[in-house]
Amino acid sequence: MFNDLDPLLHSQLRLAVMSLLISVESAEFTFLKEKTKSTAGNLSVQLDKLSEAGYIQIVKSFRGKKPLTTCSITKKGIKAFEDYVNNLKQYINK
Amino acid sequence: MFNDLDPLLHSQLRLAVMSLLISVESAEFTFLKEKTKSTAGNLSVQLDKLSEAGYIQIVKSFRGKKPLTTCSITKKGIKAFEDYVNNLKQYINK
DNA sequence: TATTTTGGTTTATAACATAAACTAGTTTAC
DNA sequence: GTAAACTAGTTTATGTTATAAACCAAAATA
Repeated sequence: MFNDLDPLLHSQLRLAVMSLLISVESAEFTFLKEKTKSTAGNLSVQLDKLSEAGYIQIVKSFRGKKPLTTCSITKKGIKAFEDYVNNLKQYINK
Repeated sequence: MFNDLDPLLHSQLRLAVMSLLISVESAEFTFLKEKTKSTAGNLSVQLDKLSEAGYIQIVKSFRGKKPLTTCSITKKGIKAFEDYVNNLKQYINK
């Protein structure tokens, strides 16, 4: 009846990040921060978790002299997101 | 872009309970426990939270000599659930 | 009458989300 | 050129949450 919801995705901020990443090739930290209206600290922590789960890839580089953090969703992440959405439907489609 | 998700509903067990209650007139504690496969303790706590938020009504009575806890969703609960579902769609409909 | 079961509640703990504080360097204003 | 403010984050601390474990009272069962 109710499949478990991946706890890694069942978090407002991480879900918003995945939602953004699924429709773009990659996104910068500041872009994600703006779109999700999160604090940098919170975003940093949640990106790490998604990265450690293998759901996203994080590449650190420099743009000019400033640090640049770029994120992209992985195949595993896409699969996890799709599964999450499918499972969620059991809960919200009365 | 991303509306906040009601934290009271953004919980697997509470969401499952609301999902069940929205399509029935009322449901017993044991029914909810079975359907959600939760432990009694966890369910008890989460029902209290939904009740305190005014999302459900809890009526305690006896069936024969045994205690009976019956739950039903309130208008406020229906509204909250519908809002939650609508907001959630922003996250999952890329 | 001892044990198990029912129908829960209360309490303790571990995980989580978040904000606040901090770091390291860059740009701007004086 | 140096102080102040800004950028782009990370780390740490704290409060909240979810969950399991322990508990309770009564009833049913062996």
